[in-house]
Amino acid sequence: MLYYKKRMKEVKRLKANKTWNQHVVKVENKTLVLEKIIEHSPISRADIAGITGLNKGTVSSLVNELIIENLINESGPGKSSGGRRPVMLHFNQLAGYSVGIDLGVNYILGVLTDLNGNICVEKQTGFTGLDYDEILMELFHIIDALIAAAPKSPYGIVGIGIGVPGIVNKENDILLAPNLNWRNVHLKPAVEEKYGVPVIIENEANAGAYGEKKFGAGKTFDNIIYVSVGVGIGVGLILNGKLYRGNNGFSGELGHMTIDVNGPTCECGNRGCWELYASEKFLLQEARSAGLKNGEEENNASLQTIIELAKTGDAKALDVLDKAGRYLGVGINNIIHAFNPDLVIIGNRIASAKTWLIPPIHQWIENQTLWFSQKDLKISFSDLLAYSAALGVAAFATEQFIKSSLSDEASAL
Amino acid sequence: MLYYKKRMKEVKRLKANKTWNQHVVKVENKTLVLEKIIEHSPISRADIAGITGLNKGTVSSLVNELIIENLINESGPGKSSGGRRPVMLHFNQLAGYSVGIDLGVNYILGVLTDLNGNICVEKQTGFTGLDYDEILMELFHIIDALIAAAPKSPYGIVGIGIGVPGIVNKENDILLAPNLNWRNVHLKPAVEEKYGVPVIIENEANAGAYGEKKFGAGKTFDNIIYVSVGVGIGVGLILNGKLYRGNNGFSGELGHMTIDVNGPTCECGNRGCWELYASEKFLLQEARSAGLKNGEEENNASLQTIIELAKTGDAKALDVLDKAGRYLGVGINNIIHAFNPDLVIIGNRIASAKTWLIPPIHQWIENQTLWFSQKDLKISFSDLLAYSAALGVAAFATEQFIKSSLSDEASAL
DNA sequence: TATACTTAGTTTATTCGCTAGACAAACGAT
DNA sequence: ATCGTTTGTCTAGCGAATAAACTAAGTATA
Repeated sequence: MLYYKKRMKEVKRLKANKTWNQHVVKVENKTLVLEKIIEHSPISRADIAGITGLNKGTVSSLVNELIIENLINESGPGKSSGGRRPVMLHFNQLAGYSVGIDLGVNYILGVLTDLNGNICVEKQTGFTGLDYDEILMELFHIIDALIAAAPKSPYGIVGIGIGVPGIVNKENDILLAPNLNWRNVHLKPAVEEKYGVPVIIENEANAGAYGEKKFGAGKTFDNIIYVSVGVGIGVGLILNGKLYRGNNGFSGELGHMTIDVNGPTCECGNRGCWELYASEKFLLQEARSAGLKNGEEENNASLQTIIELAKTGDAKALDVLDKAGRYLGVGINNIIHAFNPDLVIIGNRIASAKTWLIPPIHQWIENQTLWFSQKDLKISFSDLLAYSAALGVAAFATEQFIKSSLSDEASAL
Repeated sequence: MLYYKKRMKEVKRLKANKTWNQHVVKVENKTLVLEKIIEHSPISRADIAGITGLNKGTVSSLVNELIIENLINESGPGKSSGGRRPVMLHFNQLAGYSVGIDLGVNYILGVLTDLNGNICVEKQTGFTGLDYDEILMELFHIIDALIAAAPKSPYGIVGIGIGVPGIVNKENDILLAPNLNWRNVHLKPAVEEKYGVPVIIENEANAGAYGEKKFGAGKTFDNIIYVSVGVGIGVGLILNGKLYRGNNGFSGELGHMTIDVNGPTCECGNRGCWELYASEKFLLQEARSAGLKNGEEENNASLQTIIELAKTGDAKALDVLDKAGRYLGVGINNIIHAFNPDLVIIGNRIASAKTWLIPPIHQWIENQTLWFSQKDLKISFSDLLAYSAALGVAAFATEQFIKSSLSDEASAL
């Protein structure tokens, strides 16, 4: 008896398997059909059948379900290619809306996007020296405003994503956000309770990486490294087309990668950390010791100041930027050797100094990186500007909604 | 007309999709059943149904097919747990054999394994200064001997895997093996033609990583970094349970990661590369400049010499090893911050100096690595000794055989 | 020893989703 | 006006999984 109970317990523990049956076949095929519609919209049923290899009848029935579920629309007939004119299908990007929040060290940027990631509304606010509760208030204000501004739609707000500058574990707890002075903060349940929709908390660099993959320069690539250079440096990893989080969600902490074993000690206890040489922190410090006149005291302004000076051709400013660029190159070189990515994207605040950083970075990589690793490699700056992270978390929310929408039995409204 | 042709071409290009139907359901479920048998052997049909969630009848029919295909066996009845005694099922690990080759800089190690990765026969040879054709001869000798020694089995030799100390792209071409002086070598077709079985060429570190994942310390983990420290340093990455190869198969070239921007120039053109500080190369160089008496000239012997000296308590030898250990720690610290792995395994030749390397490595990590990244993290040395890579490539071959065996229609003998 | 209860494995009927192929609708070309 | 083409729907049939009945072979208990 005891033996049996023990075994059943063991059996139960192992029962986390996905078993394959017709139901999952249907869900997968429906997902495939929807993906093709999103990707090639407008497209006909016949073409979907051609592309996917599914039978025409199967496509027809799946498409009809998707129409009932309000996820796609039929528009008028398309052009004939020698026979009956096809009925064109479109993804119904207005079936619902996602909220994406980039919660920065001294700002909150919020966007409302449709299901295709188009920004419909945008709200921003700045702050300094607020504690957790006060920031939460600001956050709720932004979200309230975005939700209020959302057009009427079948599904309404489908989810909220929040990117934060800190370490987030797999349970969406914020373990540490040094620059916000947060430790072990449970933001997700707080927001989820207030708004009653799924909430996703993600590290800012991870969110940015995903944003770039979905909407930016990385659309066609599967191995993308997003280097977020702000006050510190964080890295988001898209490997094999998926966000890689590591064992506990702490991957990409490359700001604390040693690039100089004999270098100065970092706050983290380690020596010669990359972010001591290539972050905004470094730029400001170098600027100060180079005696660059930087009008204000506030951080945000002074990165701007360096850029302004560089625009006028100030030698010292140019020198500081060149140095930072070279050091960025050092770390990126390491990243390339580790990951052999298709694409490295540099984003966040530093991107505004792009003009002066590109030459030293490229020069370093060309000289220092193994030739074969440079094959098929692109290095670029973010073209989503400041929106990478906000769009990324919004996309997470959207994706989760669509996934659950397709796999639920009770999917019809 | 032209328009249509153009479109059909486009359609064909996109038709690389896996379409979901009953057939794949069956293949997946059959794979699942076989996996559980391999994992929990001996196990009854009833327990498989319990673990997988599949229906008893489904399991019965899949099991019967597997028996016909010679992939599993029935043994006598097991212990009753209050009712009819179950018929126990076993994986038929002797249904075929794989050849695994570790092709080193100055040696070839070959193993013949059963389908469970147990080593049945082992052959080894050493050489120096041979060119490609001569090495190929040696290789064929080893493979011939292993195949000749293989017991009779239903499937015979199911595949050959070869691990090489160089850069291998996704098409199994060896682009560069600096220490063998190979460049753009097409080993796979040569071996495949001679033996008429599937051949897999893989980078030695990748192979080692996979070997450790399947048979070594990494069995229960999904994110494993295998650091192969020999003459140089190569790293194999198991991420999300799968080998990560990067865009072109060049991932893990971390021997050329900069850990000292102001350090000496490496052969590769970069500065302060990790392998200048922590490889066998470094050990020997340090030993020389420390005036360590090292009897012979040959590489292999002199690492041994340092170890022998360390055993006698020689202060200089201990100092050299301690230094190497610290530098190993520097690189591993970077790896941890990048990947947040469950497990870091240090393997290849350096593993024989394990005793003296463990303390400095652990000390460095404890002091320099962010606290949260140390959570759930294990660092250990290979316990497969010199077999990691050979077992890994053999396992690749085995896995490919089983996969094709399950998905083929004509699977019955 | 006889009976009831348990567990293992097989068999049968049913369900579900996909496919093939027939068919109708809509269009272009001659 | 007719023929061939393309789009989309409909129907029959098939393959695989499931549920549940059933057979087989044990244990537990009175």
